Amino acid sequence: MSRYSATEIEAKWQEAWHKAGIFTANHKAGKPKYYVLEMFPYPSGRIHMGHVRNYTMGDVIARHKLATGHNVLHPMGWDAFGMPAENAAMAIGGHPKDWTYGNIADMRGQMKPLGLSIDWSREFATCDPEYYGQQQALFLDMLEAGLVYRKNAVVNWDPVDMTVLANEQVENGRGWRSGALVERRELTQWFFKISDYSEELLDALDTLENWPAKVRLMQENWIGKSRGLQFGFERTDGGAPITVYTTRPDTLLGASFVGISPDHPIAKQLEAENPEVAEFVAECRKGGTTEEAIETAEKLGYDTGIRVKHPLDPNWELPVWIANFILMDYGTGAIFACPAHDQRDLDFCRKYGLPVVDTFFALDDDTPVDKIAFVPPKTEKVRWVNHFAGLTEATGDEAIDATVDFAEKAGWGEGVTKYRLRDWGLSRQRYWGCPIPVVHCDACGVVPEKKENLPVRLPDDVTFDKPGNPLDRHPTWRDCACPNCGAPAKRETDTMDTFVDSSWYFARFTAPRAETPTDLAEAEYWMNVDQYIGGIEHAILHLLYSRFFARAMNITGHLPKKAIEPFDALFTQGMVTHEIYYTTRPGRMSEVEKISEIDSLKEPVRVYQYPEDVERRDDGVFLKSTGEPVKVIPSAKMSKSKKNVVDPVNIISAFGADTARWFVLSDSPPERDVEWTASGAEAAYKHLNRVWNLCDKIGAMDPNATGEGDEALLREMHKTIRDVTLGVESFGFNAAIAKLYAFTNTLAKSKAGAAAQKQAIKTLAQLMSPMTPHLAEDIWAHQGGEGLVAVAPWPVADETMLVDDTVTLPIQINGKRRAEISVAKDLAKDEVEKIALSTEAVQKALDGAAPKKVIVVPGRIVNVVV
RNA sequence: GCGGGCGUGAUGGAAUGGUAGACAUAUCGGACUUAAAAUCCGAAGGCCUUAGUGCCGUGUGGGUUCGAGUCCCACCGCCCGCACCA
Repeated sequence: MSRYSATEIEAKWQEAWHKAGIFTANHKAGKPKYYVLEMFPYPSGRIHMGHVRNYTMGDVIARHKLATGHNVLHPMGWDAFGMPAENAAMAIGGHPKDWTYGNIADMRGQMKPLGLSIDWSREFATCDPEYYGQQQALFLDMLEAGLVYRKNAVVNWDPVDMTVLANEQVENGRGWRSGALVERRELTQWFFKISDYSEELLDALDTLENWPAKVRLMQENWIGKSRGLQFGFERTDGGAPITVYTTRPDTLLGASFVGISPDHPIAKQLEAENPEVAEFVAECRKGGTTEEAIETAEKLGYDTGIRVKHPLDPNWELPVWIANFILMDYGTGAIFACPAHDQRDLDFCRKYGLPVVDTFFALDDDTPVDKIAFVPPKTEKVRWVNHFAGLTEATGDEAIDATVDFAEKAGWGEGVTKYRLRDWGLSRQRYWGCPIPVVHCDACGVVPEKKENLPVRLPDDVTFDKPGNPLDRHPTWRDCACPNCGAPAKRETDTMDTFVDSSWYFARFTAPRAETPTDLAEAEYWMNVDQYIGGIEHAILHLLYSRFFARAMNITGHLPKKAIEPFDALFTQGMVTHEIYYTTRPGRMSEVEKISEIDSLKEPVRVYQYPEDVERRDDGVFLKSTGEPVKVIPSAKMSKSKKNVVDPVNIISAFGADTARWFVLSDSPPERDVEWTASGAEAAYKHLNRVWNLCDKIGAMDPNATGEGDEALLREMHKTIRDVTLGVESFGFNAAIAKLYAFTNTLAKSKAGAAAQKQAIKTLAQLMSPMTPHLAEDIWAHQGGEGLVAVAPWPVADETMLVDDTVTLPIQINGKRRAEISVAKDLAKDEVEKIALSTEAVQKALDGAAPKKVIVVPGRIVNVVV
């Protein structure tokens, strides 16, 4: 009897696939195309279990499609620009380019042993000049089409390092290296006009039937369509009216003050004139740019002294405050505050002693608002207090409609639709990204680079010894001739957001070596992506940006019209998690402790431990090296800092790729997180061994041997074909694997003849081949299968073998299961009812009376109501 | 603050509104073995001085239904995203 040696067979079959060239995508006549894509990885240097899970899922789909007669496109590339490469250059020296390409080589080497059915001939990295040069061409076309423009926008500014920080580099409002309090600062930046497509991007969500509903909902909320009233507050000092936008105009009588953003033109004017305002506004600009930071910051206000007239009552004056929680980016940057029905406004008014006026009450409760604003759903009916449009009882939605109507008729306001979606700022003040191909000329202004000069390449001779953008301090790279007048000019030193790189890579895969961004004929054939797979963390930005880019590429002639929604089906998979282990040691003294010198105040510090360094014993978990007790916290996303990582490379060398693949698919539904456990991985390995041994055993049978239960085995086989096929086609991988376990158990116990068992094991190999392709090939070959199992036609379930002649029906009495009967599968309803009523349990329950009701669901259940 | 999600045995989870706990892990028992490992076979939601196809059971409380893990409402707990992380 031979032994299952994953290392041996995996290398052997990978070589066989490579030689046969079966994963190279090309147009073969008469076959439908299928494009399956997993979100491409960032080349961090090591693949992790999340990658293994992501790519294995895509591989299952790709291999199944190959076996069902499709031309499959299944490419792989690298999302290779980004901050970590620059951080590495700063931390350990070296060049981002070397770091990145070194990582790509390492990761490719780690990925190939997984045996993925990838067409590696299409591989590219976004940092290849051949890729980013085409991206620059695309940018220029978009610039020409009016899809790109420049405006001011705020960034996180580190006042000590004098550099722009990413949100990730801001920790608790401070710069991660300098520790300085971060400020918001305005810079002139490039923007894509994605907001022009708000309505379309929103409407088209309805066509994405094969996207998860939650992703569509998240995008819908992100685009944030709202209907409201826009109107002006007239100033008592005769200044220009302050225009506000509100989604709750119906609460206008509850107005307490008018608030403007610290970045509002009026605030800026006052800032220039008045040092006190300047000081206040500077205070407001402290902290990061994230919406979360702004929304959760303590509310700050400054009374400008400006007064405005209430539109409904010229004698009613409202103060104008500058408030830090008002965003200049949304609406008009000015609001009216209605504290009774908005918690933020209420907190602000309570803090600054401004009035709180209720404009409506619940139908059965007229308690005035105190600390909690009354914000019922807009669909709930409420009782209005002296509503100006004459409402008494109405829902919020009705009141808003009535108010907009009223204001439009009276001529002081108009109904306006707005979107939360902002234009996409693409400028980054960093080196390791795609250079924005424009030139700044003193005479001509901002001039696009000529296409024949593309790519604008990144210079190699740069240093990372100080903060800031190395392109800015490069002595010669910036110098160039103006493409327009030829005079000496300066290159733009900003590079593009890495989201740009990932917004069109799926289109590039259709013709990765084309001399233009895409080859329209290839794009016409391969687009759209039939199945896209990736993490839920990309539910909003990446997917929204890609949808916008597909439209932009259609407008600029790089994609066909049919590709404006580039992803026909989307699947968002969960993470791979692991328990976290740590030991403790005494921590450093806290400030209190230094004064009081009380030992008990020492905070223990967690020392995280790798899973391979701990062992489980009956009495707990311990460190292998020292025997120290180890604390365990529940499973969380694998992260280097918590050391709860399992390196796929170790798993593959210990058990083989098929085990890793089988396990990541087996235990949890794909959209949910899966916990990596050592015992689970071992169980997967044991199972594959079992299948291997079974193959051996069946192979050794006398081919003419007869036995018992051939038909039962084959019936189970056809049911398994049906269930596994359904599972594979509907992302029910865990359920499919459970069926494969069950069928393996059946086969192992079967006493059927050699022919039936052989047929069963061959089918088992085929059904397993998308998940454990190497083992499947070996079994296939061992059982005399023709050619490669990878391209053998997928088995089809025989309908006549799927239905049993008799079925077991549970009998419920008042919805509780009390008995069961065995009847012929097509027995008439009234016959079933008769048998059910005659059972002892039913007779006992009825006690001579007639049943109130009998429900017979053929083939499923009988329920008797007594 | 705003937005999205999740909650079923000791554990991961299964279940087109129709027998809750498939399949697997851990556990326990047995076979094989000098022994162990490996392998194979089997038990197993909880409760009960009545061991019965008895009662209770899918975070909590209500509702719809002949029938609810599944649908609706409210609450509790946990997780994720928030535009310069990729």
